[in-house]
Amino acid sequence: MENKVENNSCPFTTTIALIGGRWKSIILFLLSDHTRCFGEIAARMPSISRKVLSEQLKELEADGLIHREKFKEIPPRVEYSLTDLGQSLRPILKDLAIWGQKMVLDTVK
Amino acid sequence: MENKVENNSCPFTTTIALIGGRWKSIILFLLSDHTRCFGEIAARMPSISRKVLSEQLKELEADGLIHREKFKEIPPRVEYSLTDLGQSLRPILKDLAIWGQKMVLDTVK
DNA sequence: TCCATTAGTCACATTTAGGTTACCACTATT
DNA sequence: AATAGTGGTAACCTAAATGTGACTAATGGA
Repeated sequence: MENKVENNSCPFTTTIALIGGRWKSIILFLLSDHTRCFGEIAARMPSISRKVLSEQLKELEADGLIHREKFKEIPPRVEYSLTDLGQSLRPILKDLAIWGQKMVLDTVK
Repeated sequence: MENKVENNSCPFTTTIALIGGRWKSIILFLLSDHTRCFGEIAARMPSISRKVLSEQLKELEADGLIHREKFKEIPPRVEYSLTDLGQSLRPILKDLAIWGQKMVLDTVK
């Protein structure tokens, strides 16, 4: 949150800094109607490495978009979910997905 | 358009490939209610280099989001505008901007 | 003659994002 | 004593994105 937002006042730069990149929008979308643990997210995103997934989750948490809850169990379990701020992105994520879906369909035709 | 869309079927990957990155959403937004020439865009985006601006415009054109029209004048003039596909992004761009704007305001407070 | 102007390009350097592989802690189960 | 299962981390590497500064063509005007 801190650095990414404060040093600029362009709303696009701000938004893209928080949800841009190859993976963040997908992660947020996966969490948009379920709390999920690390392994579940990884299973639904076969092409992201665990390292990068871990990094992205950390950034999303630092930016206040997702919440991380670690349970003291063996084997360990960690649940990720959207914060209120993250929830506020849901309509935008949906529109991005719809737009992309149309592109895919039009291209195939 | 071609490569970026065809090799995957994830709508987020598609959309982010076309409008992600630090500059593309800003460029599209600047064109969303005006046709503008290269220098005008550059003037409104002081922190992008001319080289990168030129590259981004080429990609946006190749992806079918913007239209480029070169006039045979001296000094040369080139006008950029949104295509219909580009226009279809306007509501999304607006929402991204509004969301980012809120972030900036909340952070300053 | 020389400068200004527009819309770039070229060669090069640097920064950032993302990827690969191996490894760890902790406990239950076999 | 070895293995499985979860959620990671560390060291290292590559490719993509972005930046810098110099340069160009073509012509009108001082």
